[in-house]
Amino acid sequence: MEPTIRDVARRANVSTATVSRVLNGRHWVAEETRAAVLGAVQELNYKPNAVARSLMSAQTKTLAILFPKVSDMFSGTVLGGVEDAAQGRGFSVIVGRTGGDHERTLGYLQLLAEKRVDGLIFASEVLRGEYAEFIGRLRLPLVVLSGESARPGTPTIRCDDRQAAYAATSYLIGQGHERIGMLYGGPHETPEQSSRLSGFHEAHRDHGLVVEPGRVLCLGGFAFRDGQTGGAALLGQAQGLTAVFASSDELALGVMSAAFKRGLRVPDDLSVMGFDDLPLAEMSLPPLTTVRQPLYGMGRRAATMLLDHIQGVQPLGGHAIFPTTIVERQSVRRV
Amino acid sequence: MEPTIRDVARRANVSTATVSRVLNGRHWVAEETRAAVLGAVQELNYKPNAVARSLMSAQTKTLAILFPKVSDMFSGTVLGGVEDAAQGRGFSVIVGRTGGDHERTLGYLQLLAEKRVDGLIFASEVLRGEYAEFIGRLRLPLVVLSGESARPGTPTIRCDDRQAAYAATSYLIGQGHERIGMLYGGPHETPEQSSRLSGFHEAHRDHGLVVEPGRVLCLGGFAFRDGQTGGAALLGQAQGLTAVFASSDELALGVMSAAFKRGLRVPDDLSVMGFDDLPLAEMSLPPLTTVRQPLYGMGRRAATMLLDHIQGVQPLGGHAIFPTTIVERQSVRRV
DNA sequence: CTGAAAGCGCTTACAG
DNA sequence: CTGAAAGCGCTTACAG
Repeated sequence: MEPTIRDVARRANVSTATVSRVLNGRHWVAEETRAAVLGAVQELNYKPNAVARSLMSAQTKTLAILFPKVSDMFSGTVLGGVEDAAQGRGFSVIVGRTGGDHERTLGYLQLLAEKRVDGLIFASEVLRGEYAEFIGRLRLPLVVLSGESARPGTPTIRCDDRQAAYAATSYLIGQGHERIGMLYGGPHETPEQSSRLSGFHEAHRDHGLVVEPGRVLCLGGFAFRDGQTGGAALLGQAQGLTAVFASSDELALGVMSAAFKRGLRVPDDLSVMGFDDLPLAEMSLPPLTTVRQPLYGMGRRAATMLLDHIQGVQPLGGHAIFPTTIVERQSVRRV
Repeated sequence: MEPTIRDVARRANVSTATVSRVLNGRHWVAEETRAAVLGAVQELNYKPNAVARSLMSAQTKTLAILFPKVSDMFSGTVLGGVEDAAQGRGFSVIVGRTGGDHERTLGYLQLLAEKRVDGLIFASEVLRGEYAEFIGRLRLPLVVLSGESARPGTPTIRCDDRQAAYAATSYLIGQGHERIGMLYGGPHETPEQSSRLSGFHEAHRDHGLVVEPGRVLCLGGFAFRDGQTGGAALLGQAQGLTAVFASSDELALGVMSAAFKRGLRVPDDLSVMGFDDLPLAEMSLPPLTTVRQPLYGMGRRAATMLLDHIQGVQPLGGHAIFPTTIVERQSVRRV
């Protein structure tokens, strides 16, 4: 059996209370007894049981993060930031996949509630009213990352999608493009996505350009395949496009693939711009010009907000809007 | 305060033992009392505290997985499989990043030990003797995934790297290539990587071909950047190469990028073949011909082995060697 | 079929 | 500075 605190106490000839005190370090203990305890810990190879500790402290030192999908680079990058922040403070992180599915999400929420995690990050999905209510009743600290909450006031981390799309579109216009297509979408047409659409339209308006019908396509998802089929459709239906702005990098790569199949070269015949700046943006040929969202930093920030709140450093609240930047690579040319 | 089992018991006019019994379901309880308890649970919105339960059962229903890096697609894909298997059985998964760092790995191991996770997957890294010993003393069920253990007998999941590289090389030879370069490596030159190198050499030998010196380059990592610099070096130093076999997809994309910079077209001037078949393999232009490792399935299997063992279905043991397949896309041409 | 009691491995007032 | 005791929220023999 694993040694317990009682074994250590017996071995060091002290009470369990004393062992506990030296292990937690925030209490005076005579140097001599301290050494004896530490010695016993060493000899027995004792590892305090965090489960028992959690039961007392009502803290599990665990954060959870829920994604619609865990295996894409978007999730991976965000997770990297969350994990780093958490580990730095001795917390571990549970990651779950909702699949965008109602049942599954609710099931996970119930599981996390029972496990008494200390905080939750709900990522890149719309936090439905039902979820918000469930979490609210639990008084579980929550941050929504790159998504929107049905309940106003939920702390949220995101970038300014409207303005980012505005900047991207203006950039394309600045490069001389006047006939620009756009691909956006997602399973539920998130507010995030419609903000990007607004930015696209506003940029046109402010530059005195009109968006011909048929140049904008709303897709069922943000993945590569969606970009391929959507790109093919867009290139087929809209005449004379010189550029396409896709609202995710995967979508943009799909467009590049569709263009390639039509015998169009990027950027010579068609410019393509993405959104996110995932690692794959620089791996593509040509390297993708895109709007950078600091996803690692956003993940890190979400975790830090939660941790600051849990550890009483700072109450949870407020929205953090991260700045985006345009990363010029080689998929857009000046016309 | 969160309601406890005592609150439920009081409300239903029964003992906590009875509440526990109806909640766990494996004990006869009169239908009437059962209903009363369930009603109280409902009214109080009671959620059993899994921490307390774990203290009793000595089971946390948690699996952990450690990667050198959490944000790449390799990890993401494996994680997808692990997460699905775990969730299906009511387990949650903690993911951690070791960064390939000794201190950090040991720190994580200590944390997981204290948290009393039920099983551990150690992924794509060499399990050093020191780690193996630490884990062994804990009697923590362990599976090494796509890596090798210093301690023989550790359950391991991987593919047959030697034979996969052999097949890939033979495929290239079969397409008429005779001057083939190879890029492999990683921070610690894992056995996995050297098996791939062996397969490369054996295929040449069996086809009566010799590998000229300078055609094989060992790199510091498997990432895109390594492929770019390594690819540039290889293309510079080895004359007349018609194909390059890279031991990861990212490496292969790096080679394509390096080739592009030298004005070489893939596959017209140079064929490139990768390893892994990550989602980005099909996103590249041209789509990458590669060796497919069923990473999702491997992750799923690793978790299932652990779960079967934990739940007493089947003792842990044995190695699982997954089959690889060659996925023909468009980065290799017949010469 | 159900309850009283002990116990899982810790921590924390309360005394001394 | 240190110990005895109670308690965190459950589960599980043991009786009845």
